[in-house]
Amino acid sequence: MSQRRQYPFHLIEPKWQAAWDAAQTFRAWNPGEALPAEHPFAQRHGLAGKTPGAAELPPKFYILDMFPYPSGAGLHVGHPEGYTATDILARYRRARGFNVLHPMGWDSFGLPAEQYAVKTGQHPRKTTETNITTFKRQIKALGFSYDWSRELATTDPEYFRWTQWIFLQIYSSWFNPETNRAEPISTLKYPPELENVGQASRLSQTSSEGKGDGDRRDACPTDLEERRRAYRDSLRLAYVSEAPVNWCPELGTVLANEEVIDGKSEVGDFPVIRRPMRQWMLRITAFAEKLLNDLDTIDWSDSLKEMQRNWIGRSEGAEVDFQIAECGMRNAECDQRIRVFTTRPDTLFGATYMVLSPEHKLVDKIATPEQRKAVEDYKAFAATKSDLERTELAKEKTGVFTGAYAINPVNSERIPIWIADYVLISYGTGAIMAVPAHDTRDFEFATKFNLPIVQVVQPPDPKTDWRGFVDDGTSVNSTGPEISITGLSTPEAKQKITAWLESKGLGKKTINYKLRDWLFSRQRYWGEPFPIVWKDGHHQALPESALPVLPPPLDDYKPTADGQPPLARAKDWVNLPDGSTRETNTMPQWAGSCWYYLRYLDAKNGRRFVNSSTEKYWMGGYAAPFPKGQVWCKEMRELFEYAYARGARKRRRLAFAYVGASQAEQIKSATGLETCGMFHTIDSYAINHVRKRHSDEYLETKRGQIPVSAEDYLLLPEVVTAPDRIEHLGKTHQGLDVIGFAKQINGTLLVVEEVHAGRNLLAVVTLYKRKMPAASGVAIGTCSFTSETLRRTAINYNHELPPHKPELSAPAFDSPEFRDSQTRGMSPTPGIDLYVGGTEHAVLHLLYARFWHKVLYDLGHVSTPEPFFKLVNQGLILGEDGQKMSKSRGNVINPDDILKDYGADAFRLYEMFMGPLEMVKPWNTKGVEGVYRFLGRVWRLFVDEASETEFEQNCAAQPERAAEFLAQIKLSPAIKDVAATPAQLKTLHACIKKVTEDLDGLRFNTAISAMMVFANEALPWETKPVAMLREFMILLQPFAPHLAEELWSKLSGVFSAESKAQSRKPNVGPADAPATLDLGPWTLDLAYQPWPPFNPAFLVEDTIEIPVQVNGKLRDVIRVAANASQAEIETAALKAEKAQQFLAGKTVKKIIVVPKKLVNVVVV
RNA sequence: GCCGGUGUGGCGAAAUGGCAGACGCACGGGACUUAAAAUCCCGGGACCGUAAAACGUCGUGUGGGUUCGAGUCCCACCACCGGCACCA
Repeated sequence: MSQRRQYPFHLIEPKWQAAWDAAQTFRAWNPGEALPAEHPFAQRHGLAGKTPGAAELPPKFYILDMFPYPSGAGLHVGHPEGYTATDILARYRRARGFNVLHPMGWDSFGLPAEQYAVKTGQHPRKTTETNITTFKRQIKALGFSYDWSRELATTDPEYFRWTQWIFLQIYSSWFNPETNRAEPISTLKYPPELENVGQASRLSQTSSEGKGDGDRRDACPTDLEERRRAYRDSLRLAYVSEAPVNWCPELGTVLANEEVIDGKSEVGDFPVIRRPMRQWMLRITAFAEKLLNDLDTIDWSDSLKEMQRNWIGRSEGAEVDFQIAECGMRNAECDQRIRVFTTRPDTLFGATYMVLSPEHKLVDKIATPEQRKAVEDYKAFAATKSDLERTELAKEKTGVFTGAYAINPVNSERIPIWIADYVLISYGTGAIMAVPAHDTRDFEFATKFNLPIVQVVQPPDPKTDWRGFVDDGTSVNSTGPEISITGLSTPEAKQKITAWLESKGLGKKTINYKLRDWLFSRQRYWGEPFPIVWKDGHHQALPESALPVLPPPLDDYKPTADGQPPLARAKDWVNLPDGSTRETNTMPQWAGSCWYYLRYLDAKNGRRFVNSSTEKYWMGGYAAPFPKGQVWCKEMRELFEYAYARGARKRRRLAFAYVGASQAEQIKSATGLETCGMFHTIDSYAINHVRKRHSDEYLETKRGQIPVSAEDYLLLPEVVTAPDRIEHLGKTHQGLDVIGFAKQINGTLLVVEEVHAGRNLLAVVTLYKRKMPAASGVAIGTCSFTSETLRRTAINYNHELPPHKPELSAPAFDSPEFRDSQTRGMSPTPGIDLYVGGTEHAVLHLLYARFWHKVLYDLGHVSTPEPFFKLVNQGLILGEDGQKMSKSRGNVINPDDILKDYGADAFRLYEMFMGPLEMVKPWNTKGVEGVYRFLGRVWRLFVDEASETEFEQNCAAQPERAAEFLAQIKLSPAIKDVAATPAQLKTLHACIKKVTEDLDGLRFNTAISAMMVFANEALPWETKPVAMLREFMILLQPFAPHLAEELWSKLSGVFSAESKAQSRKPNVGPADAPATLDLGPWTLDLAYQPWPPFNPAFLVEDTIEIPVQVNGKLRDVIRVAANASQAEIETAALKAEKAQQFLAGKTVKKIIVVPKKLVNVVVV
C-alpha cells in the first residue's frame, strides 16, 4: 500500500514508546520497594514516596507470556498474538487498579546457536546476543507494557546460577512416600541392614549429609558407607542411570522421549537410535499422581488437561505372578515367577498364553533348547527395528514361542509363553498375560498363531460378539478350584479377584503410569553445566559457593571423536586439582524455562533465586484474609447458576466439581448445605457409564435419547453401595425446582442436582467431591476463580445474585486487598493469574515446570503447589492461503512489514480482531486495513482537519522536523466541555459495558467491534462532549495505546485544569454546563486512569421494540413502553398490523410474553 | 482406534433457548475529484415474485427429537483440525 497514512502513526508510536521507557511507566513494584513520588502507579494508589508492604499494595495481577526462544529468523506474527492479548489485559488490569506484573525475557539456550557454532566457530553467546537484540527491537516496536527492568535470559550466568542451584535442590532430595512429598535427602532412613553402624560411619554420615551434600570431603571408605551411598543415590530425585536412551547421531546428543516423534528427532527430523548410556535422570514419576490430581485445581482448557492426563497415563490394575511350569532351565532354576501387569484382572480365567517383551531378562533363561534358535533370531529381528518401524509396521503381529510354559494361578492351566514385540519392555513389567477374547492385540496375535480364545466376559447386549469385546460386562467361565467370579459385573469381579490374589500372595493392586523419568542430560555445549563432579566413580554436588559453573571456552564445539560431549574437550576445566572430574553433560533447554516465571518476581536478586516474601505477594494469592470455609459458603448459592450457564454455553449439560474434604465439612456445619466446589469439567465417563447401564428396550422407549438423570449417577460404581439421601434443594431464581441427591461414600460425598421445569429436565449439575490435598492455596484459588466467573455470569445472564449471609462472606471482598472498588469482583489467584501461549508446550514445558515447582513447594521454597493457575492457548495463525506458515510455502508474514505500512496499533488490533484468541485462523493483510481505517476514524473524531493539512504540508516541506510538527495538529473544535445527551451517554455506556465484559471473558474481537460501533456513531456528532471522548480513550488505551496516548495528550492540553487556568481556551466554545469528570485527574497518566464504570441507567429506554411471533415465526415488531405490563404487550401484539393475516380466523391458544424480549402468539 | 476441538454468507466472524449474519474484509452502486487514491453515503444469505418494492418460502455440516420458539438443549451420523497410540 502506498496511499496516504490514516494518521501519523510513524511519529506517534516511537514518541510514546520512548516516553514510557523514560518514565518507566510500566514498572511493577515489589513489596518493600520505595515508590517514587512521580510514578503514576504511586499517584493512582496514594503511595507516592512510600514504601508499601504486601498489605498496602493493591492486589497483584501476574500475567505471563510463554518464554520465547530468540531465533535468528526474528519475530513471527504468531508471537504477537499472545503478547497482544496479555498486553491488553495487563493494561486493562492496571486501569482496574491492580499491581500488574507483565514481564518478558529469553529462553536463549538452544540448538541453532550451537549448530552455527559447530559450523563457523562463532561462540553461541555471540549468536544468541544478536538474536536477542533483534527480538527485543521487534517486540518493543509493538508498544507492549512490559516491565523491562525484569528482563532475563537463561544464558546469563546470573540466571543459570540459580538453575544450577535448583538442580542441586532436586539432587539433594528424595521423595518420601510416607509424607507424599519431596524432602531433603537427610530425612532418608536407611533400611535395617544399613542401620547397624559403628561410630565412625555415623559421624561420616551426619557430617556429609547434614550439609545437604554440599561438602566434598572424602567419605569414610567403609563398605557400609559405600552401600549407604548407593542406597541414597538410588533414591535421589536426580539420579544417574545406564538405561538405553534415544541417541541422535546427527545432533550428537540424546533426546528425551518427548523430543522423539515417530522415531525421528523433533528438532531437525533426524533418525534416532536406542543406545545404552550413562545419563542424569529426574524422578518426575514420583510426582505423577500429584501432577495428575492437581490438574483439577487449575483453570486450564479441557483439551490441555486431557493431553497432560494422557501423557501421565495412569492406569489402575493388578500385578499378578505366574509360576513358570517348565522351561529351558534346570528344574531348580525353573522355580521362577513372571510378573505381569493387567488392568483387567477380572479376565484372568481367559488368559490362554503369556507374552514377554523380547528384551525381557527372563527370555534367555526360559527358552528351551529346541526354541533357542528361533528366540535368538527373533530378538535380533526386534532389536534391528527402530521405534519408527515398530509403530508403523504394527499392522502385522509377530512373535515366537519360547518353548516354556507357565501356570495360570486361578485355574492352574498350563499356558505357553511367547515373546513378541507388541509387548514393550518399558511399560508395566515388560510381560503380559494375554486374554485374546477381550483384548484387541491379544486377539489379533492369537488368531494369527492359532492360540486358544476363551470367553470370560459376557457383553451386556447379547447380540454383541464376545470375541474382541473389550468393555465392561459380566464375568463368565470364571470359576476355579479356589475362586469364582462368574456372574459378577466387571468392577465387582476386578475387586474380588484382586483381593483374592492379594490374600494368596499371588499379586497386588497396582497403579502404572506411562510417564517415564525425565532424561535430563544432553551432550551439548550450549546449556547449563551440571554443578556436579565425579570422584572414584561417585558423583558429588558442588557447594553453592561454586555457582555458577560456567562453560569453558572452546575452539571446537563438536562432540569428541570418541563420542564424548563437547565439554570434555576442555581438559583443564574438566580435571580438578583434587583429582575429581567435572560432569561434561549439560542440561536440556527445558531447564531454564522450568522456573523463569519465578525469577521475574525478583530478577536482580543476587542472594536467592527469589525473595520469599516477594514470591508470596506475586504467587501466593490472598490466603490470609480468606477464612477458608466461609468464602466457599458464599459461592455455594451461586454455583448452580454458574454451572448451568456455563453448561448451556458449552453445549453440555453435566458438570463436575471437586472440593477438598476440610472445606466441605466447614461449609456443611455452617450452612447445612452439601454442595460446594469449583466447576470443573464434563465427564464423558459418566455419560458412557449411564449408556452402558441401560438395556436396549429402555433406550428404545426413549427413542434414542438418554436423559442422564440424577438416579443414573447413583448407580455409578462408586455409589452403588452407599445409602442415599434425596431432597428438594429449593428453586432457582426462575422458579425451577432443584432436586438434590447426596451420597456419602467412604468419606467422600457425591451430590447431584437436577433442575426441572415442568416435565423438562433442564440441567444436571453434579458436584462430585473427592479427597484432595488440603493445601490452602488450592482452596482459595479455586474459590476466587469461581467467584469472578460467577459474578460475571450472573451479570451476563441478568441474574440477581442470591443473597448470602454477610457474616459468612464479609472478608472476601471487603478486605484491605479489595478496598479499591475497581478491583472488586476480580480477586487474585494463587500462582500466575494468566499464562498465554501456544499448544506446542502442552506436555513438555508445562509438565516439567509443574514438576520443578512442586519440588520447590515441597521443600518450602515457594508458596503454591501449582505455578500456572489459569492458562489459555492461543490459536495458530495460518498464512493467507489457509496453510501453516512456512518458509517453503512462502506464505510467512513478517510483522516488520505490517508495522511499516499500518503501525503497531493497527497490527495489535488486527491480531485481536481476527477471531477468538483460542481459534486457529488465517491471516489476511486486507483485514489489517479494516482496523487501520477504524483507527483513522478515531483520529478524525478528535483532530482539526485544517491543522492536520497544514501539518502535512509542513512535513512534506521539512520531513526531518516532522516530529516537531506533530504538536501543530489541533483538537477538533467540535470537542467541547458540555454535558452529553442521553443518546450519547447510551452509545458510550453500551460500549463500556461490552468492552468490560468482553475483556473479562478474553473476547477481544467483539470488544473491538463494540469500539468500532462507538466510533461510527460518534463521528457524525456535531458537538462532542469531552467527557465522552475521554472515557472512550481509556477504553481504547489497552488496545491501541500509542494513538490513545497521543489523543489523550491533546485532550488534556486543552481541557486540563492547568490549561484552563492559563485561559488559552483555544477553539472551545462557551460551556453550556461543565460535564462532570468523575474519573482520575488529567495529570494522571492515561495508563493509570481508572477504568470507566458502567452505568446501566444510561441504557434504559422509555419505549422498546418487541418482536411479535405467531407460532414461533416473526411477523411484526411493535413498540411499547419499557415498563409495559404483560397484558398491555399481549393486547398490542394482537393488534399488530402485519400479524393480522396470521391471526385471522384462528383461535388464540396461548400467548408467551418474554419481558423486554419478545411475544409469541400461539394459534390453532 | 482413542481423546479433545471446530462446522453459520464469497471470506474472518457475531448471536444469556427469543428479530440469524453485529463488526470487519471483499464486492456492487453513488457523492467528492480533471483523474486516481483517501474519505463519506447506500446495497449485498438463497429462492419465488416485481419496473422496483412489499408480501411469501427456505436457510447455521446431515438426519431425528425436546420446546410456544433451536445456530444454541438431547440422540445418531458426516467432514475437517489438533493430540495420543501395540501403554496390557
